[in-house]
Amino acid sequence: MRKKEKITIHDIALEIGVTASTVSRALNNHPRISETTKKMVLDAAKAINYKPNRIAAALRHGKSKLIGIIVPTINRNFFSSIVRGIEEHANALDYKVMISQSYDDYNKEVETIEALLDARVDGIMVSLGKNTHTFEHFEAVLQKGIPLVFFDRTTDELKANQVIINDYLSAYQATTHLIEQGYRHIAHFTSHMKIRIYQERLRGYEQALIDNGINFDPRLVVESNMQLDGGQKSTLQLLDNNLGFDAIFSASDYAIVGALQELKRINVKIPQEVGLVGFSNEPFTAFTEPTLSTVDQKAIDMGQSAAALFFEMINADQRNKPKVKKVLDANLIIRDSSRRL
Amino acid sequence: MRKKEKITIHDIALEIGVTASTVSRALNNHPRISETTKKMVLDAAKAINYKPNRIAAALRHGKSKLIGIIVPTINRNFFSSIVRGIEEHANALDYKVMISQSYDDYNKEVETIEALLDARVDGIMVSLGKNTHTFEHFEAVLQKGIPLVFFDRTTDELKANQVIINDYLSAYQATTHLIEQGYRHIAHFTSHMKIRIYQERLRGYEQALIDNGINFDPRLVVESNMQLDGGQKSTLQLLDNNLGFDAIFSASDYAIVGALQELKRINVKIPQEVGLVGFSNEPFTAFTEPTLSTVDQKAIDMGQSAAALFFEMINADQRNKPKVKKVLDANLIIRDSSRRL
DNA sequence: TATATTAGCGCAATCGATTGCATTTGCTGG
DNA sequence: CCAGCAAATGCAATCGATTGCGCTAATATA
Repeated sequence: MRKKEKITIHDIALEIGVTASTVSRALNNHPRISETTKKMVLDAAKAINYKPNRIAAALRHGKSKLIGIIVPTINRNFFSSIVRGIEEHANALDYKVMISQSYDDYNKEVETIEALLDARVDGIMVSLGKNTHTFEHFEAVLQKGIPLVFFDRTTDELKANQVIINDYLSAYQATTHLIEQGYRHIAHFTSHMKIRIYQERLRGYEQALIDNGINFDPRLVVESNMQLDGGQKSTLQLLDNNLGFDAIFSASDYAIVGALQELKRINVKIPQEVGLVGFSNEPFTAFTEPTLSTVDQKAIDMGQSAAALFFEMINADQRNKPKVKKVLDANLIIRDSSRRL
Repeated sequence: MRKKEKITIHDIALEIGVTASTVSRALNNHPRISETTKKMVLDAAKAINYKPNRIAAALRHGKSKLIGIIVPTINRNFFSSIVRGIEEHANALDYKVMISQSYDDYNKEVETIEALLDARVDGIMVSLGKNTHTFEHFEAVLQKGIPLVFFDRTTDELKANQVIINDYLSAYQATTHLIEQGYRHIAHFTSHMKIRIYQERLRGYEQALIDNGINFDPRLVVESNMQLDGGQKSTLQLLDNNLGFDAIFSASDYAIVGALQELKRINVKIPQEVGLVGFSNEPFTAFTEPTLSTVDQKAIDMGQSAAALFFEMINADQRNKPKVKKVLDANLIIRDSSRRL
């Protein structure tokens, strides 16, 4: 079976005795082409196994049908699930997705934006890196009128669309849950206060305390990198400071596992003596002993929403449209680490 | 600040009074262009903020600088780590990566291959879906001479390059480890025997038994979907059959967690009464109680190797080259679930 | 000094699809 | 029977970068 070299619309044209223009229009279902001709073209295309060259089309009309995604790391269930959501939606509409990782590195994030722009993506969806506190690199995107959607790790400092969960409310609910379970000295693990999600979760935590007549003690709020080791350190710090906490609401699942490990090491009973609630519903939270309560962020939904938002924007001129912020509700999952009644 | 519309090499040409040909050659560091001219071009390019249009270039010389990746799901640490490895290597060489998921669905895998071909990727890297047992969809790729690399879930039925870990050896070592710890009735959790990795792991398991003078009992080999529930069912099955097993070597971490949960439910002591070893070093294996021994597949390395292999191929005509199979060594990680001495 | 090289650059076609404008054909109405 | 219009298709430029071939001028060789 010989390999047929590059089959183009010209081959189809030749085949049925019309020009490439007609073939192109027929393939794109142009109204000015007769049904008869369309059918001939379609048949011939199939017959000689024609595959449109999207690169040529992209060059011509400036649409690559590519979407760029930037996440801190794909190697986390939350992000990979979002990507999954985006991809599902995008593929259905004949768009392909290009994924890049910033590794929470500001410079890498800047480079990646440039790379995506170079690749002429039709839009960009981003979850900001932890160390991103300035946003000029996105100005170029906005200025070119390229659809830009932020999800989860977003910022209000840019006029861009966002998809987030209700971090405030989720934190409020998680904290309230701990209070309902009888915990009174609830610590909070958080991270950089420059990041919106951590601000919001802290705010929710604080408000829940206040609304339940519990004193907010800033010494119970511990900042770390939100990784496993960060959670361990934060826990040790709490213990060292001897503040007599009886629960932890962590803005990250990784950190709460660190806490769990440290507490078990010194034989603290979970949830009897200390209650724990994390955030993100990473798969491992269901496998720990005891299983960890956490907040499910419905990552796939978030990805789909972000994609939906993107496609709402794709055909409009972005430069003067009001920006939308889509807020999804998250879901508190109560497991053994915080259930003591 | 007015937005300058599309800046092309023609603008540079105009700027310094040469033609686009010269600019193009200068930018590509062509030897026949004088150093002086090159410098002028580079300077002018920077001055007017020129960005090459890779789509136009792609159209011209048929290279998109895109690599397509297909994994069953990105939403698994093992795969997302591989992708990370690939991306690191590819980005360094100015390639972008397009990720698609097959969801272990054969039809989706076929469609995805077509989509990547349509997108004119320069190469494809694949980890096969669980339900893929025929491979015609890859013939088209091979025939076009597009570099194709399989990783982890591979097949020998195609003349294509592969990157795998030494599944046989890893399984052998894992089983040997259990034997050294004094376990004698070791069960094995596996999956579809059509899949190479499971064949190999079973083979390693069996050989380790034989080499240690232990009888191989086929009733101790249980097949499942390798998910959490599969592991639970397999465990119950073993218990029901009353075979008196004292250890399980599972070809999947998810399944071994299932086993762990079932065994704990009936108060079996791990590792005193039953030893457990999984496969993949998913993050949660470090968080269970007890922590789970497992085999680390060095996913990032695998991704980098796959990318390296890809770039070795990229410039050569693929059709008549011998295919290589790169075998990486994995790493048995011994944790509490199998350490009883 | 005349011819052969070579460096340096321009011309124009090309990649494949798209599209504004022009042209052809067929039909309608007066 | 003919102007007039619409339907269907063709022509040719275009998107931006690349590249084979050719041209010019400068340098080398005889």
